Amino acid sequence: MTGMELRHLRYFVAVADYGGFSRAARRLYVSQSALSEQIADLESELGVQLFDRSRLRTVLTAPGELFLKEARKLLSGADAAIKVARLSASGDLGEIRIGFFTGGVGPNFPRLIQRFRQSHPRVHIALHEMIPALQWKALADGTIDIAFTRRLEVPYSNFLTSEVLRKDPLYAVLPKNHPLARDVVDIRALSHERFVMCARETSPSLFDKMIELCSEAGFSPEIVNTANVWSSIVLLVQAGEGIAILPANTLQELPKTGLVFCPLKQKNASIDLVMAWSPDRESTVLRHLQQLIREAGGKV
Amino acid sequence: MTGMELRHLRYFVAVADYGGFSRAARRLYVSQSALSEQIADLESELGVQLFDRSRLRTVLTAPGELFLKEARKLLSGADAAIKVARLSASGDLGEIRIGFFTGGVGPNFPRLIQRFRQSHPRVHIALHEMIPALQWKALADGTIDIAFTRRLEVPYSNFLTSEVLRKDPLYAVLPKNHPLARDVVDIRALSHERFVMCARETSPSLFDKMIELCSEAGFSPEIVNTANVWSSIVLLVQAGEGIAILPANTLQELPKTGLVFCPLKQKNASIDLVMAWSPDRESTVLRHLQQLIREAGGKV
DNA sequence: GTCATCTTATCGGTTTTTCCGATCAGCCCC
DNA sequence: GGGGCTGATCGGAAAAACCGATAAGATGAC
Repeated sequence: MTGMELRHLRYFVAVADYGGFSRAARRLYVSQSALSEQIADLESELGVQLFDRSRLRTVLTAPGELFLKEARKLLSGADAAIKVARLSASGDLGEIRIGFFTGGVGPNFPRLIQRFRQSHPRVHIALHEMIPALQWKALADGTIDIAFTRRLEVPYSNFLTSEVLRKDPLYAVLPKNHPLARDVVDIRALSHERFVMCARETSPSLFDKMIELCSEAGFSPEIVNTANVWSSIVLLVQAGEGIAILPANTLQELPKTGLVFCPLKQKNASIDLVMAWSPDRESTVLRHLQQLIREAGGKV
Repeated sequence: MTGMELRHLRYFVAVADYGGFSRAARRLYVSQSALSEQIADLESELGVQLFDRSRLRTVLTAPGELFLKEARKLLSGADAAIKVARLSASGDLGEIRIGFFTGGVGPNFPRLIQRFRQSHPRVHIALHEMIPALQWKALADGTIDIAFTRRLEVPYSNFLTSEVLRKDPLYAVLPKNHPLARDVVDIRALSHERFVMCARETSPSLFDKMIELCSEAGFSPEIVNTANVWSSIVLLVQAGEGIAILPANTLQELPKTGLVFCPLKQKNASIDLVMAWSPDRESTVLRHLQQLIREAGGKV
């Protein structure tokens, strides 16, 4: 009496379907005695007689009839479970939760997601918009599976994996009549400017990169104001508060009346867009998505 | 590779729930090695890695996570299946299809059915109204499980079981001014009467019993008319077509203006109401219903 | 880096279970 | 009443599940 097993159910269904132990045994390629014993085991386990063997053709009892339906359900359920596991392992079934942030991913991102959705119709895709710091936290505690984010900072860089997709060059945002409003600007020329910054909580990578660049150029920037959205920063520049440094990819969507956007001369004047994930929680679905992103040249 | 078994699922769920092979093994009272082997078997059967064992705490892979849900469903389904079989065996779950016929069962029948329904709420009761000959056929081919019917005739009496519930005495239905309209009538006094009969197809038992009684009394009845419903027969008697012989239990509901109902003197002047079933297809539910009927004194 | 301590995997050997083949008893039809 | 079915039962063989010991790997304290 070691508990009911699927083998019991397989045998039981066969006996019911083929209308007898001998017939079923032939179909199953087992001996009639083995079948007989297994069914007897099952019946004693249940404490229920499943077959009426008194007549020539073995026939189900009333409880047997009901149990047959349940047994069929279980067996097909078992097949389904196996299928689920295999589909999931092959990356054709499951879920992927993606973190992104505005200003990070561009218009190509939805197109890539759409392509992934089409090639993996049985994978549920959950998109979560969150700022980079929250993305890292979400990756760490498993709330999301992959993030399109800024370069990882400690401690997250210790246990998360990341891959640079794109380098967004930084541009100086200057009033049109500004004396430095030329093609390329050397950041060292901006040492006495007044700066409108993005709040550090909103975009620490940009803020820190900016500080770093100035530091390398030998000065500490005078910050006269901060804002939380790109358009507000631009508005402040238009109003003459000061100048700003913004990543190139955000500029297209911004108003540019009265402004000039100038690339910075410094080679490292750029911030990275990376995709990051937890190496402990890799899955085939995740790898498929990564592969798609890589094949698209990382252009998200 | 002998196929997935419920044991594999039980072990798998335990390992997932207790977060490790060793912990699960302690809870299951099996050795860690046994558990390890079984899970390895399962994984190779599926062709899917279910756990990530690289870290201290064993953790599910993405396919493992999905498979866990399926495994839980299957295990609780297995429990449910066992429950279904046991409930059915104890007569607390299932279906019973009952055949009856008007004129056979009386006003107490619905009350008894109602009582059975209350004591067996999970048993589906299907009531089928059909004339006795059809009841027997339905019993024979398993369309119904029990019938409240007339005494079985060959060939059905050979393989169906029956039990007499009630004897309905036969009454002579006479016009009020009939010379024999007294308390008790001897059938021999009716030898020269004209008879209104129930059509044999409608009620062969009554018809045959009537013929039998007359035959025993030494005459063959003159049948002047037949009808298919009791009220029509009575109407014909009221109209002076002849006299009739009807079972007592039908008389209450019939119009009796201008008529007298007289019991017959003959001891065997009665027809039986029986319950019949197929002994090959007995079930606990069936036996419970029979028991209820018997405890009610067969008064249906 | 090393040790202590946890983890799971692997290996013989034992126990348990399943399976087989033969045989027996019951039912049905001829 | 035999011949041909049925399923049940038996002893022995094959397969499996299981165990205990041990190895290999990861983690965390020092």
